[in-house]
Amino acid sequence: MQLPKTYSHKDIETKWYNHWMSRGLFAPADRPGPSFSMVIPPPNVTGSLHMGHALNNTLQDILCRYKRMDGYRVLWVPGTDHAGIATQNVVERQLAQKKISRTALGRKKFVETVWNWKREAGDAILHQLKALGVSCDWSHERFTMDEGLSHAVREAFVQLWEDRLLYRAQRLINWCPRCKTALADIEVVHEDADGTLWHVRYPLADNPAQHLVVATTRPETMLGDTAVAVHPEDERYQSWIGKKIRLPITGRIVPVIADAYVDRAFGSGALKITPGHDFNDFEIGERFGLDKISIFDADARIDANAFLTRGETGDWVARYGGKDRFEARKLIVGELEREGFLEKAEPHKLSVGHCYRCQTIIEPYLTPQWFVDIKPLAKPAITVVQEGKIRIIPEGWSNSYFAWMENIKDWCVSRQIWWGHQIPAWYCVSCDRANLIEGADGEYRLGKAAKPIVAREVPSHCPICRGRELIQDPDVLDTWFSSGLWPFSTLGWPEQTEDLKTFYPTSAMVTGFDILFFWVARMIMMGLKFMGDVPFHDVYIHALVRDEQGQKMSKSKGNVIDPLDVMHQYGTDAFRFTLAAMAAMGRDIKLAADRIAGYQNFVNKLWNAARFVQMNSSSLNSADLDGRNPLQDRDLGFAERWIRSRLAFTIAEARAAIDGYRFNDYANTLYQFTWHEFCDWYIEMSKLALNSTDGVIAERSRNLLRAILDDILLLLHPVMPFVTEEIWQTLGNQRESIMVQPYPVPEESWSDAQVERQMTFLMDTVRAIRNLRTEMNCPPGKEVKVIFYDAGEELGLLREQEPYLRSLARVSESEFREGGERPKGAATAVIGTTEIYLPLDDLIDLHEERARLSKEVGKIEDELARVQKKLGNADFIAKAKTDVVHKEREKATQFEEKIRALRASLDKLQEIQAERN
RNA sequence: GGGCGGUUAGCUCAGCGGGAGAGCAUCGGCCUUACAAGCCGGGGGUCACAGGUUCAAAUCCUGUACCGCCCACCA
Repeated sequence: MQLPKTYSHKDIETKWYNHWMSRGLFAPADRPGPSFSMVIPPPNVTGSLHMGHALNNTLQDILCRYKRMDGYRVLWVPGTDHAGIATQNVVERQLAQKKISRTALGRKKFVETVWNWKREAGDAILHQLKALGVSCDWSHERFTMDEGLSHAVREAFVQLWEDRLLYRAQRLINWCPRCKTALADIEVVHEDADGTLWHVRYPLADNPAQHLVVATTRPETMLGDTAVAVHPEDERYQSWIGKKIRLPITGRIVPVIADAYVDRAFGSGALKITPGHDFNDFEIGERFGLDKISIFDADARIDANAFLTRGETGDWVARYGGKDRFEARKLIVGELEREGFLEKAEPHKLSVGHCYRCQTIIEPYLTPQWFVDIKPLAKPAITVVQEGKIRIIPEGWSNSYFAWMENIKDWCVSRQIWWGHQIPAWYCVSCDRANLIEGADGEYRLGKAAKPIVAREVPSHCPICRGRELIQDPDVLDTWFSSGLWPFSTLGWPEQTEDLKTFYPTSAMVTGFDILFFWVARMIMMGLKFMGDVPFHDVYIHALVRDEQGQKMSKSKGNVIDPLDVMHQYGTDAFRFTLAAMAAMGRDIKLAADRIAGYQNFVNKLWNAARFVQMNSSSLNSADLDGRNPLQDRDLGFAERWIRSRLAFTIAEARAAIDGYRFNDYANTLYQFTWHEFCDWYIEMSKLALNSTDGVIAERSRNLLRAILDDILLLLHPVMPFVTEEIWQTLGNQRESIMVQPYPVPEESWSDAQVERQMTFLMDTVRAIRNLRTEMNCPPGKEVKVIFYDAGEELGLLREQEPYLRSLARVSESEFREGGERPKGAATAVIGTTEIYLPLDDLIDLHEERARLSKEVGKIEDELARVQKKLGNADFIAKAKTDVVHKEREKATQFEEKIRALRASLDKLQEIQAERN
């Protein structure tokens, strides 16, 4: 079959993807061999493919396809994450459009709705991944909430509980008043904001004429103040310590305490203490046994109930009850000002925590939650990275990893949402009656002292009172709890499956730095804990994809580039190649459209090279060679030996680059070889041999063209799977697929340093002649005569390769002289020791050529001066490596020689000009 | 407040101790029978700045400026 004149990616991509699927080529090969495994960072079921996914999965696919071709049994496990809060929010928004609230629906119906939605729309992203060409084994697809993984989650939870690494406690946690759930510390995004620092007068209880001034950015929380703190050594306040303050508004009497935490230099040096709504104040409260008043309800509105139950009945309770925290702030500042308690207000920069899922400002909130005692898990997780059992690439990220792990705080894993793994803990209704509070939504809330019964399956009765009425903890687990188990839960854990034995630990984890702590760190801790081994050997951390200006892509900025659009417009191969080429380590990717267009041209170039090869080997199949590899031929021509040598180099480079996760080097090496060596030079040179009357020479060239192209296709396949398959198949290779062909291996005997040197010289010569022609305005069609002077062996080489000079530089006639009189009036260039003359007589513009030569001489003189300065430096001669000195000396000689030759030519031109005048 | 990364050709970026590179853009010439999505040739950079180490610095060290991330409980 003939390759069409132009490549159209549109029809081809789906065709081959289906082909690979139907042949089951993504599954691990059914034969012995080393294994290579990866688990996909599971995208959120809510998600649609964005640039981050595209980059992430392209890189993983490159690794998998490479390893698969290279003889490994490759398993790449795909799947999705239930993404608790994110998904719940999406479905809630959809319901809201239909004017249905989650609470009105009830938990059971709501969770059903999410499942239905997940089944309908949740796989969209997987289809988009398929469009990207990923070679995941879809028969291994998993979802974090499918049965097996839910089993794994329960098992992990129970084991942690049994090992006393899990506990339930009332603590100040980060609360999102919109999602109405607790969040882990890392789920809070801190952002700088312009706020106000209010200085508020706190009068002494028994002498209202005297007051302290406290500074606060959150005056509304003074409703929950239970102390005022000063520094124990602060001379200004020695007499105040131990006295009582009567708080404005509430009139609550609170003590003045002394704690070294207080910064004397800040504000007035007195700090209001709100243990119920500030993490630092909480700590101080613990130290001093202060009351912790929770002044807000779950919506972060002032909770009048909280005061009433404390017996505080002032009218302020009614006035502020039910007010939103920001409204309350305004009202309270107003009241303070009216009542003369506000000393001043000044602008103040502060950092405000936001919910990573909905951007709502976080409220520190006192609630009972489940925590993982993380330090015992973190310790071995630090060790494995220190000892190199896990390599983090690029290495710089390990610093962040260590810093985070060493200062890690207990992990709050309970979430007050409905979509997720419900915590496998139950409470006995009769034993724990005092702790069961029925909420407005019909859900129980559990008091801080409730006694959980943690079990793998629903317990039949209470182990204490044998009561049969048990209720399950309403909370669900942090999404990242189940993703932390992903590398082994997807392989069947806790069952000891074949997959688990064969593919755990996985080989590599490819991910973005944004989830290094969220996910990677947790997987390492969980893997070590439950599997007793690292979850992966390498962690490759890639950059973030940004827009052309370097801005993070976001919907609100409207600068999002949809990968599907890009794939549609430029083709998936061009897109993948772009991502790989730009994935230099440790640097963000600014994606520019014209860059993708540039690589689309590369796809086109490859296509046309293939067409050329096909046209010249129409009857040739790989099979026709009887298994003989043309690259092994002992008797090859000059150009063949050269391109084969370059191929060997390229294969070695490609392998080294991909083995070292240097995807950009991988792409660029292949680009350079394919375009600028194979197409620019070898194909052009092959035309000579193809037209040869000697049938042996022509066939040898045909075979080699084909062999090199085949290897290019194989080398490029991991990054450009579609076009390489299309060409491979159309050229009549075996029908299975290029994706299961062996990846090229370079042979030492192919490398030929001498031929490469000779070719470099020949290329320089050709370029010099082309350059002279252009400079002299010699039309491309016009053939020229060239005279070469050289005393050394280069002359022989040029004589031998003269046909190439004819075809590549349009030289009609050449003379080779070892010395003697140089031609009069010729354009001149010098390559090494070889002088090149183009006697252009009528064509030559003497003036122009003299100007050109003078400029050239000037340039070389500058270079020579620099080299001579170096050589004149005794220290350089003494201290620099000998080969460096040697090189410099050679350069000097060459420059001198070149200058001499060019000057001579210049003189001749002058003579002619003199004659003419 | 700590930590990390960046600053190289008009743009997007490689290079990270020994002659400044690529792609795109630009200029000039080519419809040369694979490719005008192409071919051939050219121009363009005191490698942010200031010190230092070294025979030698875009490359290593220190500092400065600007940009961008991450972490952190100074109200």
